[in-house]
Amino acid sequence: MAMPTLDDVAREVGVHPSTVSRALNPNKAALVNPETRRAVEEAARRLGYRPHMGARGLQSGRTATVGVVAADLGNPFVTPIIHGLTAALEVAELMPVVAETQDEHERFVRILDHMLSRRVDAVIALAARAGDRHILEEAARATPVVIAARPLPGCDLPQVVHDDGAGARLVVEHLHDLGHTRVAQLRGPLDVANFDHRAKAFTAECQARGIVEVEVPETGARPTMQEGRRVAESLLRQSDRVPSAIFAHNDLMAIGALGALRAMELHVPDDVSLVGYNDTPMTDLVAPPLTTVHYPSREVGVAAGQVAIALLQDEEVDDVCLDPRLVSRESTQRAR
Amino acid sequence: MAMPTLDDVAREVGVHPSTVSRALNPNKAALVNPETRRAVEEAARRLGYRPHMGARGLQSGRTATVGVVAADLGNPFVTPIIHGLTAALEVAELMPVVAETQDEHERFVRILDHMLSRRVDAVIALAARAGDRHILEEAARATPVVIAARPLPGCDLPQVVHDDGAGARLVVEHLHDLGHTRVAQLRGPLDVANFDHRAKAFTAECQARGIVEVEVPETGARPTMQEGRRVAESLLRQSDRVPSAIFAHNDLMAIGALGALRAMELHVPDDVSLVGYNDTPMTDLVAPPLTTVHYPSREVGVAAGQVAIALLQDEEVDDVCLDPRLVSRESTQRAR
DNA sequence: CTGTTAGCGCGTTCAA
DNA sequence: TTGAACGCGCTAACAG
Repeated sequence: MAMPTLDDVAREVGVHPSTVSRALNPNKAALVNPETRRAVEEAARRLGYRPHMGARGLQSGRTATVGVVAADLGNPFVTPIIHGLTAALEVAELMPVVAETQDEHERFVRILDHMLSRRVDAVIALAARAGDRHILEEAARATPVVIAARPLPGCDLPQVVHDDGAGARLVVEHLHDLGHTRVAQLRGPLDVANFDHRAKAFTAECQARGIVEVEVPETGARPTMQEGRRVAESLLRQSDRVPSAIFAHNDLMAIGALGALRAMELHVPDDVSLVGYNDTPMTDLVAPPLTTVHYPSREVGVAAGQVAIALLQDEEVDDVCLDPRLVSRESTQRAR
Repeated sequence: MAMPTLDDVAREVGVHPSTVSRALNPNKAALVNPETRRAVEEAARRLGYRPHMGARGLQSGRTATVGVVAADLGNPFVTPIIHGLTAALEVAELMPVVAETQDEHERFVRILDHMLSRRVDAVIALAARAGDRHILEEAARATPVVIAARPLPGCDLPQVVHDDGAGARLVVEHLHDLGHTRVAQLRGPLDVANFDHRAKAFTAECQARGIVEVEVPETGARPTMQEGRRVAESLLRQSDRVPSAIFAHNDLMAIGALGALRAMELHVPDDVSLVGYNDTPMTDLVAPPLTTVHYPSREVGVAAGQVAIALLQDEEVDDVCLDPRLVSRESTQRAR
């Protein structure tokens, strides 16, 4: 069970441990006699030697590890981000270590703490809420931090995000084109900047186009199906005249709203049009297939990974902001 | 950017590093003067000291880390497993480190290698295929290995699995009850034991009940939507008389098959009944909601985590095998 | 109660 | 081309 060490290999071959170290290090291998080198490699293989990255990190100050803080892995929207991240980090031989906050601040703190204890070479935060800003900035004094997917306004850390305002405006434009004049939005938690931006841009664009926005008192505590359903129910309960179109702040909430509408025997899109956000995988499969705003998840992941790498190499980095795109499917139709 | 060390804290307080070490270690804190202890704690907080887990691990031989090898995080079926795992490991203050094989053997090898280099305290393999057995057994000589979710027949490592044969029999029973007499199965890759077991049990149970099984020549190379669609198309192309019910080896493949059927203008369940497997989150939302076999993902994750912990404490462990349960929804109906 | 010493596995000096 | 010595940050063992 005990792993062999450099010393074990050295003893086996009859050379000094440093020689083994050199022979096994691609950069320094040239400095060693080809013959001893082969002998070392052979012995290492035979003994099943593997470098001890912890020990190496102690020496080098690097762990070849990047901490990734996600909010909820159960949200299929994050998987492509992580895929992109992994692919980007792979080229620098960095390994992502993923943890979930479940959108609880206290867990966020614990996770960040843990990652700093682990001495990750960088942190990529996909789960930032307004209240997390302080600890993120604090962490940034110890290790490079990249804010991605969820913007953190007024924060100087490098950010890789997406234009949520533009996305919300695309939605209003789409509904306007379809002739809707009375709409509502199901808001996600507003301390997540994406939702705040979507909410404000949606309202502003409605006003600009002369569309009536029905106020929804409730806001989703988390961007989940359950909350989407709850907020939709509160809308349907309070307003005597149901809007002809509803914009949910993400696809999960839209699907929850679908349930609420169905329970009220309201048909989508005949009675009310419904729009989501993110273009989450599988949202084209629900009934009806959801009109949504495409969020470039994989690209955000790749860019965030690249920014992290650049930071590690002390390069200057610019913030990245990617564009949305409306995906029109069957959950929206012309207003009657 | 440089993190403070024990020595920094010691210098600050004017004591020896070991004293700081003791003061900060909950187990040994009692051995230290309450006054100095408070002074140490204060200085540590002020300096932003965090223990260096790498260094600690070098000393203790433990990293407080468990490697988790998944096949595909994009498959929503695995998320609950990882949640369960995380919850179970949390009580022992272990952190999962997740990596994806994408069902490629070469990646599996690389990942395992990397994890051993990291000296994870244990490995939990959720992605095992028949061809991975050798390297898993080899890894097990270096660190505890738990096989979970995907069984590895004829392998002595501890396993946490589920009775796939029973699941397949539930499907046949369900179809039989509905009066189906001509059925087919869309098989996943047979070097994943789950699919092999499902395939064999399905065939055997059909024979036992006098149901005709239409042979499908193709097998899914991976258990994905794309492959489900491809295999379904091969079935629909070759057989002049379409079976009245189809069993897809998992929900993703079932959804792919749905696309193929739709393209042929075959309606589910009116023209053909369709059954999936896993009860993947969101499969109740597709149109029509999918009849499927519930796979206890979270429970498998929890059990696998507990087995890993037991192994770390040198306890004896028994294999775990959990039961399936049929979830009847709208994609199946009585045969006409 | 606290200081000293040694060593975990490795890479990086500096010599030979 | 190789060896010897040191230190990365920490904890365990032993003194005092």
